[in-house]
Amino acid sequence: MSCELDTATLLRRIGHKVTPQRMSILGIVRHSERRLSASAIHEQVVQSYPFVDVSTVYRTLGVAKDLGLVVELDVGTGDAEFEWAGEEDHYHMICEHCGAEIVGEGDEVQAMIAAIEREHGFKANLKHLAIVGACKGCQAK
Amino acid sequence: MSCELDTATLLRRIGHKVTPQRMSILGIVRHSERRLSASAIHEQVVQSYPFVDVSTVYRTLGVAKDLGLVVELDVGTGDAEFEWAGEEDHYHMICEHCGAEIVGEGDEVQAMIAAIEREHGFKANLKHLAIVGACKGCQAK
DNA sequence: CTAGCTGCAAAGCGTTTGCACGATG
DNA sequence: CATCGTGCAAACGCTTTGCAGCTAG
Repeated sequence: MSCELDTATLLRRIGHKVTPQRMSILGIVRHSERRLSASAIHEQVVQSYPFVDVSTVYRTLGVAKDLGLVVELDVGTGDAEFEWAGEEDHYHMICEHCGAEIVGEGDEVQAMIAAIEREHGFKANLKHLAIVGACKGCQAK
Repeated sequence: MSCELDTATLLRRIGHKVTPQRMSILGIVRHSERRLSASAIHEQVVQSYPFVDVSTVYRTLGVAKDLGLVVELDVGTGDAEFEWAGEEDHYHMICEHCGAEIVGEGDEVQAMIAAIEREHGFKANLKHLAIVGACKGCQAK
C-alpha cells in the first residue's frame, strides 16, 4: 500500500504541494490504530510543529478526503472523525453507555450488504458503517 | 401505542409538566413520517405557537429522549435528527451522492445483529443504524 | 404555593472562510 | 516566479446554558 513516498508523489501528481505540515498530518492518520477527531490530530501535529493551526488540519483532511486517502465518519459524538482509507473492510461498534469501541471485520456484515443490494438496489459503503448499542460489560449493568 | 393522552400521562407520572409547547413538539415528531432536525421541528411548532424558542425544542427533545419517547440519530449531515421511538425496527440508507434516503425493514439486518452478538457479545441497537452508500440512481452516473 | 417550564439573550463548540504572507515546484 | 498552502483571526451554524418571569399541579 501507499507509504509516505507514495502519498507525496500522489499529491504532487495531482498538482498539490507537499509540505511538512501535510506529511505530518497524513502520517498521523495513516499510522493511528483508531479513528481520530480533528482536534486529536491537531494535538499530535503540534508536538512536532507547534505553530500549526487547526484550520490547516481541516484543509489537509479535506484534500485527502477528495483523493480518497482518508475517510470521514460520524458516530454521533458530535464531531467528525477520520481514519486512513484502504484498510480491509471493517465496521465500528460503539457502546452508547460507556463509549467503548470495538472493531469487527466485515464478514458478519457482507451478507447483509448483499441482501440490501438485492432488495433495494442500494450499494452500502462499509467504510462508514457505525453501529451503536451496548457492549458486553454494560449489558451486565 | 402511545397516543397524545398517554404521552401526557407519562410525562405527568414522572413529575414532568405538560405544556402546550411540549405537546405540540412531541406531536409533530410523533406524526412525522420522516426524521426531523431540531430546526425543522421548530419551524413547524412556530406555525401554531409563534413565540416558541429553539431552546425549548431542544429541552423538550432532551426529556423525551430520556423517557425513551424519541430517538436521536446522527447521519453525518452535521445536525442531529429526531424520530419517534417505538416504531417497528427499521434502518436508514443514505445516499452519499444525492442525499436521498431509503428506509428498510429490519429483516435483512436481524441476521447480522444476531451474528454480531454471537461473535462479539455486542448488542446492537437498530434504532440508530444508518448506512451510507450509493442509491440505485447514483450508481448509474 | 412551589417546582419546573419558558423565552430571551448570550456563550460554547467544532468547523469554515477571508486575507496577506511565505513556501513549494 | 507564479501558485498554492499557511497562520491568524473572525465568522459561522448548531446546540447549550443562565436568568427572571410565568404556569401547571
